Amino acid sequence: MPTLIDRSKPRWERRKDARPQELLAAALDLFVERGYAATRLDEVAARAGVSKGTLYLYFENKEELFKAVVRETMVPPLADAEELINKFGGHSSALLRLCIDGWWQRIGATKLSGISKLMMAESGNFPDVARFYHEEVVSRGGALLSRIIERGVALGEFRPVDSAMATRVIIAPMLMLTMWSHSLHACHLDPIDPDAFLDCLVDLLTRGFETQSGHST
Amino acid sequence: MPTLIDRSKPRWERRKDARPQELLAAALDLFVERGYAATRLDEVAARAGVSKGTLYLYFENKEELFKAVVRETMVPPLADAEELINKFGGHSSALLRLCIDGWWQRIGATKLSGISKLMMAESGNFPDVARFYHEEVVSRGGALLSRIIERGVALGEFRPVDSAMATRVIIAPMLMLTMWSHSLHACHLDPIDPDAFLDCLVDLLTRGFETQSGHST
DNA sequence: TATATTGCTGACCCCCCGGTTAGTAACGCC
DNA sequence: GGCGTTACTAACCGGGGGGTCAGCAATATA
Repeated sequence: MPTLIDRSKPRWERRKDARPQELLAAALDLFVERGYAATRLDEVAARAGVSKGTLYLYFENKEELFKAVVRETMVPPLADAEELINKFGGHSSALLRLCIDGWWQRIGATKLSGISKLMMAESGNFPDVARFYHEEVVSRGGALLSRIIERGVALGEFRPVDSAMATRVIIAPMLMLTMWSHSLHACHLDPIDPDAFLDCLVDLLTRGFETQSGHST
Repeated sequence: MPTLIDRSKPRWERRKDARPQELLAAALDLFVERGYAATRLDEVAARAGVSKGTLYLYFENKEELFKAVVRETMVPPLADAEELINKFGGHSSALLRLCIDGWWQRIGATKLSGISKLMMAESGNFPDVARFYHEEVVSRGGALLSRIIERGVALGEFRPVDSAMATRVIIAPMLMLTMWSHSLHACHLDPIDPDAFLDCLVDLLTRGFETQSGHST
C-alpha cells in the first residue's frame, strides 16, 4: 500500500506565539519526570509537537529553557505571596497558615514540587543552575517566611525567636513532603496523607510560636 | 626536557586481590559526589589507579558495580542491627535509641548517606537499581524498625500503634537530615546541628510511644 | 636467562545527545 | 496565482561515555 499524503492539511503550521508556552509545558513535564540531566531536548520538542531545531529558535540552550520554566512556574506564586504579606492585616498565625496552604495548593500538590526535588538532587552537578535557583526561589522563599516570623514577633503575636532558624524548621518538613511523594512513592511505599501532615505541622508551629506558650527552643 | 622513564619501578603492578576493594572505594566516593548517572567509569578506574578495562575485569558493568558498593557498605550495618535486635534484652526505647544512634554513626554521618540521597534522586530513572535497593536496603531497614515497635508494643512498653505508620514517621526525619546535609548544604545554607536534631527526634519519639502518655496519634 | 601465564593497558567501537544550519514549505500580501 | 518573508524541519557535527579486545608487560617457574 503506497503512502497517501493528505494534502488537505499542511504538514506543519506556523504558530509563533503558541510555541513558547507549549515548549515550556513539555519541558516542565519532562524535567519533573526525568530530572535535569536525563531530560532530552529532542523529546521535549517532540512532546510539544515540533522538531528540536524549533526549540532552539525560542530558547538559547537547555539551561535557559530550564530557567524559563522556573521563572514561568515557581516565581509567580512567590510574587503573589509577597504581595499577600504586604497587604495582610490579621494575625500572623493566620498569615503563616495562608502561605503554607497556598504553597501546598500551587506547588506542593502539583508537578511543580518535582522542580524542588530536581534541584535537591542535581544542584551539585550544575552549579550555574543551582545559583540561579537559589537566587530566584530559595532565598526569596526563605525571606518570605522570615518576614512573616519577624512580623509576628514585632506585633507581639509570636515569641521572639531566631527567624532564620525558625524558617529552616518550617521548610524542612515541607521539602520532606515533596521528596516523599516523588521518591518514596516511586519506591512502592504508600505515602502519608499530605493534608493530615500539613495540618499537624501548622498546628505544631502555631503552638510553638504563639506568645502565651512557655516552651523554649 | 626529555621525559626520563624511571625503570626502577614497574609501570604498573599485578595486585589481583587489592583491586576490588580499591575500585569499590573509588566508586563509592564518585557515586556520592556526582550521583549514579553522572559517575564516569573512566574516572572511577582512574581514582582507583587502574584503567577502565581493569574495572571490567572485576565488575560486569556499571549497575553491578553499584550493587557491589551497596552490598559492601549499606547492608552490613543492617545485618548488625538485626542481630542486635535479636539479642537485646532491655527496654524498647533504649533499643530504638541504639539503632538510631548506630544509623547516624555508621551511615547518616558518613558519606554513605549520599547513597540514600542518590537513590531518592535517581531511582525513577533506573528501575532495576531501584528494585535492588528497595529489596536489599529499604524493606530490610523498614522491617527492622517495625520489629522494634512491635516488640515494644508486645512487651507493653509502647502504646499499641500502627507499626507501619510509625516506621514512616521515624524514617522521614532521618532521610530529611541526609537530604539537608547533602543538598541544602551545597546550596550555601548552613545546616542545622544534626546531633541536636537527632536528640530532639528521639526524645519526641520516646515520649510519643511510651505507655503512660495519653497523647493520641 | 628462557618460557609460560595472566593482570593490565589503551585504543577502539558505537550510540547518544546538545547544539547548528542549509534548505523547505507555510503564510501574508498583492 | 505569484512572490517574498520567515517559521520550521531534517540532516548533520562533535564530544562524551559505556563497553570491548588484541596485545603487552609483570610475575611465576625452571
